[in-house]
Amino acid sequence: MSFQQTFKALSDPIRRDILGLLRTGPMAAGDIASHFSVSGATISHHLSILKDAGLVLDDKQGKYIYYELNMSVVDEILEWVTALKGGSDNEKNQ
Amino acid sequence: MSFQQTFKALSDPIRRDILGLLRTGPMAAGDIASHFSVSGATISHHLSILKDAGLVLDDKQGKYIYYELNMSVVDEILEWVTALKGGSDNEKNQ
DNA sequence: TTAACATTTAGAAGAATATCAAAATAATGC
DNA sequence: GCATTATTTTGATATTCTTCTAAATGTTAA
Repeated sequence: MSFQQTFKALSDPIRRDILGLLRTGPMAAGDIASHFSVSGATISHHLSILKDAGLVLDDKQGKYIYYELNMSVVDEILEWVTALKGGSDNEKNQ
Repeated sequence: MSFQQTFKALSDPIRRDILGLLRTGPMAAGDIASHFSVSGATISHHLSILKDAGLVLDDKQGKYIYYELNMSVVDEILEWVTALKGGSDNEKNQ
């Protein structure tokens, strides 16, 4: 996981919307895909980017793969933005 | 200004480093550029993306153009991430 | 063991992005 | 006015990104 990957992941509106969906709890890939008008393959690709960025975790249960928010990485973003705001030392970027 | 533009702007490491530089106060474009190994034209381009995203404000004084952090937009990002974390309602994305 | 379902992977096309060098704009000082 | 300095704009190129369809993988159930 790196800030670079994390912020790149956040730069796509579909991926941010996926994170928004997951606020309420884990959801299977197909269930997530049904909320968007792009193909399932495209959502799968977005999910893998979110996973590589550490923003979501996956949990395979039989046929289904459940995705859920990874709060610890959300917290790291929060800290980065907070450091930008008031911070004393933010030279540890990237 | 839109979340889309703002997050896109944050997705580049040079742009995030520029914001980090501006934490300590306004800085002229050339002064900012001297901290990086890419051309001045490239930094100018990054600055215009940050400006379009609302993340920085510019202030022309004679020969120089000073750039500074726009805290109100930084605050909006902070709110978006916070909403993702604990939030009750985050459906107002994009 | 087949059929159906859930999801990912592969390969390709088109759009968007980062970068550069060179030219353009604008301000200063001689 | 002219040369110098600060910055942006233009036009080009190479890379990365988003998306698609089609094919592959893995799971369940009949």
